[in-house]
Amino acid sequence: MPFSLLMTVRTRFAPSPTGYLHVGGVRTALFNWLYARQNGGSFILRIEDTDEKRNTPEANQVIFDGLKWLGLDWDEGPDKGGDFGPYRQSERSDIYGKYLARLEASGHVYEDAGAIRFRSPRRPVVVEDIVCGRIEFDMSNPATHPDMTIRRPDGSYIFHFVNVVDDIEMKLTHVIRGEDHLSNTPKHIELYEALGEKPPHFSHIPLILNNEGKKLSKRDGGSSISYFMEHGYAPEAVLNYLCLLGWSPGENRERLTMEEIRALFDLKKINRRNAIFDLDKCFWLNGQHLLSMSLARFVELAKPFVEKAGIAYGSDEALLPALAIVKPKVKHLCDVPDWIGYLFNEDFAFDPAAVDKSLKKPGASGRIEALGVALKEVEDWTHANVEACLKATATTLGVKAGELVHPARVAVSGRSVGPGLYEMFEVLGKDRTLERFDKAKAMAAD
RNA sequence: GACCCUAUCGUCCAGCGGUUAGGACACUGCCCUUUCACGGCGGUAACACGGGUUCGAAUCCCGUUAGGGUCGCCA
Repeated sequence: MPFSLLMTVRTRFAPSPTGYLHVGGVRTALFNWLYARQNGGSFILRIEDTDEKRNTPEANQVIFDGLKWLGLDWDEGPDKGGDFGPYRQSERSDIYGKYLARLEASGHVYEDAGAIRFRSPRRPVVVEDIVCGRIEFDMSNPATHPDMTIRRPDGSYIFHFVNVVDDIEMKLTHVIRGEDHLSNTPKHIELYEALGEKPPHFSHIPLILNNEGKKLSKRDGGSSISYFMEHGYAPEAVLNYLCLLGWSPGENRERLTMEEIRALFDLKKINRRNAIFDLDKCFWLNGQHLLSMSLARFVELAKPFVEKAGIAYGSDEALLPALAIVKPKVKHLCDVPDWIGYLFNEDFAFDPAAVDKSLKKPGASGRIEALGVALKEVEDWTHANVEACLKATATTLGVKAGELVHPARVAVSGRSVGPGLYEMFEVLGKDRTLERFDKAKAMAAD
């Protein structure tokens, strides 16, 4: 094997199938993925399901679906295999048995009430961490650092042991994980040393906290990646937000594409402070991404929401212009159906408040009538032409453009808020616009 | 309780011995505008505290306080 291959970076994401994918876990996965991709290495997905009751197909699927949605692709894993599988801890018992035998042979373990414990060497352990620096742990006090159990009486193995064994077996070079594991690391290093193995490079990244400063938990809004999937966040926006927690590209840059993140991210520049998750800012960043992404990308992300809402948009040819005019306005993709629904449905609902405010205004009927008559003469139905027509009509009637714009907006959309009026006219087409004017007149005040 | 980590606007991130302490979210004033957004120009708002070191400290050191993490036959 060439020397360079021995040095190839290998990182992993090792979630436990709990039935939901935590944003903290996602950020850990992202940092591991970035480091592997930046160094031409491999990113491995390993499922830590030694706790039998958590091991369900559904819980596994949540992890796969979440990572796929985010675009964090893995090179080896339960679903695609690899040279160091199986990639589910529940299927690796024989491997753990071999490593346990090694510890037994070297006298590092002992039995205690049916369980097997690792005898700590009781020597100071130094953790050289890429993010945290050099930290020395005093392991001499058994009261505060008891010998860890590595196998239960029922024969199942404990996290610390399987985690280390797998990291050795899977030839991981870098372990990037949450800082909650920093205090566990000396124990892991003791295991590596007892096994005669070289520990990987460790990087402990700061934790993500909720708005009360506590560890983000299931109850907290936005703590599960499914929240972002359901609300229509762009995955690149979520990843962008997450990478900004504890890291910055400098120059006050915030909105970054994945390409930029891949180019700029630097493990060594991660700070050490825990960060509070700010859903408001993530929301803002999502809007920024929706605004700046290509229409093709927007369509790709929005279409599933449109389909799910059952909007009869007909063809892509009809859908695209509608999506194009709402793209600069929408902040959540799940709002797209509401923003475009009335463009594809002649029985759209009228917002009573909007009707009262614009259509019930004295003279509204006459103004809509006049605008309809004028628009009828517009031959080339473009944004520019309908705008010119409306403004000319306003001048003729001696009213401000707004006096026509507002009732017209309600007439064609049923609401007072929406995309640009002329864009809506253009998307609806001349005939449908004028038909809607006729209907609205019936509701309007004289 | 022991051990480990952390400490700049409400929040996130800059700063790394000399700055009017910067940017973003949120809040807010004005402008732009057909609505809502977007955008532009402003505003409110921070170096936890106390000692050192230094000509000079948000930046370095120590302590205090506060917060977080770990100390499982959870992962």
